[in-house]
Amino acid sequence: MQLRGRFQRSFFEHGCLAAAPSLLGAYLVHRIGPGDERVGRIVEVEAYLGDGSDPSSHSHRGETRRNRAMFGPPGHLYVYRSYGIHICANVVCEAPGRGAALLLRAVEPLAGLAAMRAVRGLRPDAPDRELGNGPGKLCQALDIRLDDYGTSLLHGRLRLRPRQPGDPHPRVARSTRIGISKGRERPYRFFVADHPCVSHGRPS
DNA sequence: GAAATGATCGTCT
DNA sequence: GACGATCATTTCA
Repeated sequence: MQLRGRFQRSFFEHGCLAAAPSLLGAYLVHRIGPGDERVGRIVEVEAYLGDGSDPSSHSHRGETRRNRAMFGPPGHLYVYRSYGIHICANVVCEAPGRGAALLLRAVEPLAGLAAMRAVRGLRPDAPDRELGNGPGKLCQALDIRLDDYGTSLLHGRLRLRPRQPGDPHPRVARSTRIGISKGRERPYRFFVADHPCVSHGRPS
């Protein structure tokens, strides 16, 4: 796998369950164009395993046209359309061929809030937490599209940036996942405890 | 607040 | 032909 640096290695070499908490507090940075940079701090993720044991993972039944990116290199994006309407984004983790990924469920918006509000169709006085507190909302706010399928988060316009040395260490909480019908009992949802920008879906 | 509902479409069975 | 890793809105308590 073409990962460079301690950050990327620590993220993806110990399995997606181990990587999940280290994604909390990391930054998602999208340089869309001059004067349009959108940044969010990740506050909620869900792990979907790649060993075939996780019935709600899109990789569960093996590789298909749709989930091909899940089996690709770690640090790349697996994007899909949900319910025919929304877009959801995952960070591929673990080695190629495994099919493990982390679903990005919520971010705290840090930069580009005006553009996020506009594209989300929210009123100017809508609270900041409404911008990215859900997997579909997050993609809309950060302008992640199906076109970004398979692209790398380690270089390019859209990047994952590690928690910075001065950043407070997030208090990590854990629960079952949201909105799934199989594998409900698995505690694979990780989020920052008491953070206002966490999604309000109900754990299974 | 919590729960129910309809919108909408690509992918896989 | 059925089914979602969702969201916004409505309805009820």
